[in-house]
Amino acid sequence: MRIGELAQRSGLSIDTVRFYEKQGLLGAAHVRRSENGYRLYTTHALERLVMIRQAQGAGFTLHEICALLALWDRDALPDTQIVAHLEEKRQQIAARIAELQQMEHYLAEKIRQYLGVAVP
Amino acid sequence: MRIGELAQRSGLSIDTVRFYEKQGLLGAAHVRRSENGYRLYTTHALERLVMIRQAQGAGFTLHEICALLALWDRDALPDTQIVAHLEEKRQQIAARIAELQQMEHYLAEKIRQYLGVAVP
DNA sequence: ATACACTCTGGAGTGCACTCCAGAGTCAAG
DNA sequence: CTTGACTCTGGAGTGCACTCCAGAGTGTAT
Repeated sequence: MRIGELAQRSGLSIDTVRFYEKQGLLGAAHVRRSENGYRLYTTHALERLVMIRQAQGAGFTLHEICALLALWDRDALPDTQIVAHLEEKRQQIAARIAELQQMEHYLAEKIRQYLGVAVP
Repeated sequence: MRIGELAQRSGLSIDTVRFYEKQGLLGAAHVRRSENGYRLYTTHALERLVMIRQAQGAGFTLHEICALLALWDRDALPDTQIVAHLEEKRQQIAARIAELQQMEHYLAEKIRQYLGVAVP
């Protein structure tokens, strides 16, 4: 598919897709060029964009995501360092989840407090 | 306490604390001035900084946090609109938690896959 | 008295993640 | 064969959240 469709389907803007490519988040495995120079994407690219968004939501910078995806793409020998790296990221995410749950708890409590007054 | 201690205790920089005040995140309830013009903070200010950090981690902008804290501070009549607003934020957080859990799942799966090869 | 750590203000600068733009080429439809 | 929707490039601009700075004042220790 061309960039317009990919943008449409991923919910990103065309500019953002091109920007991500410049940042090295999409590579040869995801995009090639047609004769006229247009970018052509595989559906694999769409999946990757979803992952990038999720990782961003998890609080990672594009730079970090770039490194993370580089590890991700390696289907080669499972280096213990790589596993350690992934595990570290996983723990960061777990920590953020805990924070968010705390935050949700705060809000739920505040809401309950209000409702408790309004509807005893 | 003065700004240096607050910064130290909250883990933020002095500049950031002043910046937050400029943005309206800290008000009269949290900071007053001594005779010489130095800012003096209550411990309440420290709690607020922690909340701000958590809300930021939850993906809210400072602008949103500002609005959220304004609601938070209201101990007055529990307006249904306010409750609705808080509930909306709570749902946003819940959604982000779900995303993060998905992300963690991805990573855990990838790690398991590696380890499965290395240590069957 | 002076050295030193702390604080103040207003304003400029930084890094990130986009977002927009001009000017040019591509291509299917009428 | 032109109109209109799409694409390309390089570069400039934007908004957010800080971060740094100069120049000035304050307060304690020696």
